Parts: sequence; structure tokens; C-alpha cells
Amino acid sequence: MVVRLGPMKDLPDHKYAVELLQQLGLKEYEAKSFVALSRRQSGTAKDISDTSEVPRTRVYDAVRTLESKGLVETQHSSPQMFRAISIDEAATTLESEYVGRVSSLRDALGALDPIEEEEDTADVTHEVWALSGDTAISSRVGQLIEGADEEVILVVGHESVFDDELADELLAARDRDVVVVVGSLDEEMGDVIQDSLPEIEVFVSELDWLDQSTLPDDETQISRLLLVDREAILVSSYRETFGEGREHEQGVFGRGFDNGLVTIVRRLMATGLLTEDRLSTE
Amino acid sequence: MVVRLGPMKDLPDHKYAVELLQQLGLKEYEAKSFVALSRRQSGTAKDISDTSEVPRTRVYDAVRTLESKGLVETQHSSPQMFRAISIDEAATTLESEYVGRVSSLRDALGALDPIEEEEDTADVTHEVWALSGDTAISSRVGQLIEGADEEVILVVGHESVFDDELADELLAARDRDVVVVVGSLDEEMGDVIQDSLPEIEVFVSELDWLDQSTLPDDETQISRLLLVDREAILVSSYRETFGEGREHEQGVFGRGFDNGLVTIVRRLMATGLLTEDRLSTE
DNA sequence: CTTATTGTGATTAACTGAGTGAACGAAGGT
DNA sequence: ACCTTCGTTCACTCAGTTAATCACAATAAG
Repeated sequence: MVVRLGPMKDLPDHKYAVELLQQLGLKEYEAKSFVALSRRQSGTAKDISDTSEVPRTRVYDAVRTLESKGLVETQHSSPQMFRAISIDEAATTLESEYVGRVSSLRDALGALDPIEEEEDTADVTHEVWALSGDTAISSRVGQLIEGADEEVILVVGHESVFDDELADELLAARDRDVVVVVGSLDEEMGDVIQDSLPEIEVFVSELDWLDQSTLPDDETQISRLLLVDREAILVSSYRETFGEGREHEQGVFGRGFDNGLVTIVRRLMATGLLTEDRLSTE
Repeated sequence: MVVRLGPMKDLPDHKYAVELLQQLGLKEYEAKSFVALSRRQSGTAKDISDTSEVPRTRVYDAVRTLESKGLVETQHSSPQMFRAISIDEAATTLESEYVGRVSSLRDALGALDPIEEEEDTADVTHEVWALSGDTAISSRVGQLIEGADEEVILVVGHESVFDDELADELLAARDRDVVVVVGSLDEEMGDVIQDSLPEIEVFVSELDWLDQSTLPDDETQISRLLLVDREAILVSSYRETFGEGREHEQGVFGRGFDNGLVTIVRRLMATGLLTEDRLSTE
């Protein structure tokens, strides 16, 4: 059995493949037909219908659009025979299609005329933003660390959050004479982090309330907790539901002191996570 | 103005961007809202509604799902403010999403249980397959050349068809002592090809009927024409419509002599494209 | 307190896609 | 020559989704 990342739904492979193909833009019948075809060298409409729950009469439509997408070849005999291109070709075809679109998108977005904007003098000392998604959150974490002047305090709630990129950003901050402190939830993770950041202070948090086990009913786990210059804060969490793992990470990021978010930091301090001398109440 | 590949529809950039985003899975309102947001630093629902044609009351839904996809950040103030992540982050986010799916798909397809198949003793001497799409066709061209035992004759109808990969495949065939002959439609293209294939015989076809100019009304152009071991044939064409260029290339590939396709080859010979000594009528 | 603006929810209309069956033509058997 | 079967296309219904509009509650502004 192949070990699989991503959705670990316990589906037979062909159901899972159908789902993925639909997410990649194929209709249900198209996806099912393609999967059915991929399981054999070639087949007729009937063959496909038998192994795919696609009504026989609709196999033709489905296969025709698959052909127009370059995923299937057709033999115009009677009965017609259909053949799926190889798995590797299919993957390459689909991938290049999307990569092309994304790159066009990049151009088009880059060429947009900016809208003349009201000078909102946005009150940068109070903003609170909600964001979600692993990449979006990682990216903002990076921005915040990059912009740090004096101090970066980071608590890592799950190993998947701590990647090489993050490590580099932390080291870069440190090289700018920013005080960098990294915390983890348990010894094990702390050791891993310390290994990749030998020059940086790593501690293990004693904050029970950060740990899921405190509230057994709550499947929400703290994922990251970042404090920059005691002025900008980011907290993110994720749910373990559906085994989707680190997906659907949700985060809040705020700037400014008199910000509801600061409460969290106070609690941090109150619980004694951070050494008092490092983070005093201003 | 940015030079753009792909659909050259003469649309304003923001319309084009909306279209691309929809192709990438966003709903109309989501796409329009995102584009509107990308044109400014941040904005309220009203701002978005004013610069996109999204009804104000629906902006909230749209933006919410954009947030859940990690493309937008939300400031929960009153009025709420929304901000699009940077173009680069957006492109990266979308791309990695699809790349991930494709790689999962590859795994899932690879793990499919093959269906026990009727021994159809498929009449390999008569099959004719229709296929479409640049990549699918290129790929089969490659397969055919790879499988050549004695002779490969290729006529290139458009420069875009002749890439490095194809050149390599031809050289590899030649190194296996396969006779390789390449034709082009005009001198210019012929020279280009001869340059990359110094050891291979390149000729310029005199076949008027291959050239579009013969039938001015027909926008269909011959793209490639491949004959392998006088036993397998591939012909492909494309339409110039919509300026989509080489997209929607359509091809036919057949194996076996008494195959309707062989007619094409006979005509080829009749018109004197190929030297008689190289390709005689059996 | 009044009014304009902001946000939520419900409702309808338009569309798309899934599912089903009629109809047509071709192939083959009687 | 006729009928039957099979392959294929087409037209239609039903359901779910999305676009579009409105009514109303909540909030801020004057």
C-alpha cells in the first residue's frame, strides 16, 4: 500500500482518484470514465460503464471531452474503443495546464491598473486581521520576522510548522541583532528545533492550556504563536478533524498594544511561559 | 503592455484575470472580488462592490471563502476591511494547491487495481486512434519514434512542433541505425531544423496541398506528419482560430497498412514528396 | 433621535450537471 | 427482406449550485 499524504480518507484508490480529478476541473462522469479507463488497456463504452457507475449512454460525452483535453484517445471503430493516456502523461498534462494558467494570472494581476485610493491613514496601531491557510500564514509569519527590530518570540505548536524556511528567517533576524526566542510544546520537538538553531535560545513551554489535552473535547490545536517587538502578534490554530491534518489552519494577526490579542500574551506571561526579564509588562 | 501568451483575447487585464481565476476554481463573485481587492491596498465591501460588478451584499460571502482559501485577510472592524495577499503569494498558493493535487492523483492512479481484461487480441494491424492536445500528440510522436525499427519520416508543419525533445528522439533513433528523414514546409524552417540535426537528412516539401494557402478559407493547418516503419502513421492539424495558436491540435494515429490513413501516404508519394527509392509502394 | 451605512439572511431566478429514456442507424441473424 | 440487437446520439427531467435581488437587523454618524 502506498503511503499517502493529504486527505487520508479511507477511500478505495479509484474513488479518491475520481475526487482529485473533479477537484482538477473534470466533471463527475469524466473523472469516473477516466479512472475506469486507466484501469485497463482500452475499453468500449460498455466496459467503462460497467466499471464506473457512469450510465453507458453518457460515456460518449464524457470521453469526448476527455479527448479534447488530451487525456484519452479514441478509436473510431464499432464499437468505439477508448484508451487513457499513461498516468505520467496525464499528470504532466494537467499540471502544465494549471501552471500555465497560474503564470498567466500572475501577469494579468501584475498588469492591473491600481485604483486611486482614499487616504485612509489606516490606524496601524489597532489592526487585527484574520487569515487562513498554511501558506498564507507562513508567509505572514515570515514578513513579521523580517520586519522585527528587537525581539522575536515564537512558540511552535506542531512540528510541521517548523521548516527550513522559518529557520532561515529566524537566523537572519538573529544576525540583525534581534533577540530570538523559540518555544515548543514538548521536549522532543524542542530538541529538534534546537538542533537546527544551535545559536538560538529554545525552551519548552509549560503552558498546559496550549496543549490540546487540557480540553479533551476540543480538537483545536495551537499551531503557532508569534510575538514581534511586543507590538505585533500572530496566533494560529488548526483542527484535527477529518485527518486532514494541518489543513485549514486559521490565524489571527494583530498589531498594536491595546489590542484584544495582547490578552493572550499577558496570559502567556502570567502562566510563566516567558522569563520575566525578557518580557516584562512594559 | 505585457506580452501575453495563451488566449490573446483583447480583454482588459482585470476581465482576463477574472476568467483565469474562475478556471482555477473560483466562483465569479470570488474572482471579481479578488481582482478588485488586488487593485488596491485594502478595501471595504463597498469599495469592492464599486470596482467589481459584485453586489455589495454578496461581497461578504465571496470574501469569506477567499479568506478560507488563504487569498484574503480580513480585518474585523466596522466597516470590515479586506486585503488581498500579494500577487506572488496568490500565485504560489494556487500553484502549490494544484501541484499537490496532481501528485496525489499520480499516486492514486498508480495504485489502481487493474481490471482483468478480455483478451481482445486487438487487431493491431487496423487500429486508428484520434487524439488531441499538444502534449498528448507530442508524447505519442515520441513513443512512435522510440519504437521505430527501420525508418522514420517526419514532416513538420509548424516550427512550434520542433523542439529539443523531438530532436533528441530523432537523433536517438538515428543512433539505432534507423533511417531518419525530416521535412519542412518552407526553406526557412528547413534550415532551422537542419541546424539542430546536422547528421540527418532534411528536405523541404513541395506539397502545395499541405500548405494552408491552397485553400484560403480553411484555417486548418497541418502540424505534423509522421510515418514510422511504413507501418504506423500520425497526422495532426490545428486551427488558427481565436489566436489560440497551437492549442486544440487534433491528431489521428494509425497502425497497419490497409488502413485508410495509408491513403495519405500514397498521396504523399504521388505528389513526389519523398524520393521513390526511400519509400516505395511495398 | 434620526438617518445613512453596514452586515446577515431569506428568496427567487438562471444555470449546470446528473440521471433517464426515446430514437436512430448499423450489424447480424432468421 | 425482415426483425432483433447493439451502439450511439439526442432530448428531456430533476436536483443542486450559483447568480441576483430584496428585506431586515445592527451599527455608526450626524
